[in-house]
Amino acid sequence: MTDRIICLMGPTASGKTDLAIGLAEALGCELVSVDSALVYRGLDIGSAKPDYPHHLVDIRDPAQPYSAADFAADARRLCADIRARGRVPLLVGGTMLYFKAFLEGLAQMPPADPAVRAAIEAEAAERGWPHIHAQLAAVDPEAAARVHPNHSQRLSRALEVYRASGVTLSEWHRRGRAEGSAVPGAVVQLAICPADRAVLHQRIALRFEQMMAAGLLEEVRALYRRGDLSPELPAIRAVGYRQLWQHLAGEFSLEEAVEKALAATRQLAKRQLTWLRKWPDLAWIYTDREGNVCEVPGSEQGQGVAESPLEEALKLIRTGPI
RNA sequence: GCCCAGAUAGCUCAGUCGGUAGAGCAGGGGAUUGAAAAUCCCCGUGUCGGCAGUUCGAUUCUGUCUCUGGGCA
Repeated sequence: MTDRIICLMGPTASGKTDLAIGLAEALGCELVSVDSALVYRGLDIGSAKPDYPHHLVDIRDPAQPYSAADFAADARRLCADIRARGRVPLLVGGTMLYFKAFLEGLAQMPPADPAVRAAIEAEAAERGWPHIHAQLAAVDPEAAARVHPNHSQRLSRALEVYRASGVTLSEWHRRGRAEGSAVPGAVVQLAICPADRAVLHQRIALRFEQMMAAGLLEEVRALYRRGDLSPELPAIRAVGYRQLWQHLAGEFSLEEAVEKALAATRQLAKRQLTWLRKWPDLAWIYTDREGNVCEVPGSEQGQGVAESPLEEALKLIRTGPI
């Protein structure tokens, strides 16, 4: 047990935070947030920031971007620290690229270069992303083949790496990961989600309503008024924040902003589920409308035993790495 | 009550000079190596409001009815 790491994954509004806190209490875990929005100070209500100690929460100002590589390094260091204290690290969140980067490691390569990135952005605005794709194809046909000509972000990164280092993205991948980037010890991976998509959508709507009642608009207004933040920043692009920011900028009514924020949240959950469906070695906990454990979707089996996700999770963890 | 404008995909609407129709959004699926709550790709059969008429053929033209806006009373 002591050499284990527990990973708890789930889409937004799936109930993973409550489960993680329950597990932390039951097993004496230290929680590590795996969430690209929770890292930012001042994003509290809209990010559903937990009222319970988590590592990697509030570690950045919204003006300072965080990255998957930052996360992988931070999480690795934290896991070692937590174990040194004789406790079990429990990583909980829904930022699936962060989980992947932590578990598999990232190839060694240069970090983001804002100047190069801005130059590429400007070229794309002038001539279109397919033109950037063509440039990439000239130096790194392998990477170009893997990225759609309209895929702004991945094209930008691929070309950025080459311009910044003189070595192509594909070559960096080939050279592989840094020493010691593999996760030490056994990893138990759990996922929690309502079995019925409609239930998840209801939970998203209810939670957003509560966020608005708790003063989300004022929270966004405070960020808006700072004057040094913009929708270009990852923090301000976060679901809910982006749409309310656009409302404050006069782009649309509050009612429209709320509707768009809800849709963006549902779309986020869908993308998270796309990751989770193909995720290897995952033990699923499906929940019903009441939040109790239920059967796998599509299963012909009878109704569940009204067991709590916590009981189910403890059972799965005792069974060992899957 | 009268006049006018509408009624087409879950929503907002375009369109068919008569040969059964397509955008945006929503929704679904997928991708994902330092922005990832990001970014990108793929997916469109719906009594074209009801009934009747004209026609080889009506969602399209005509009549009528219903409903929804707006105007006049």
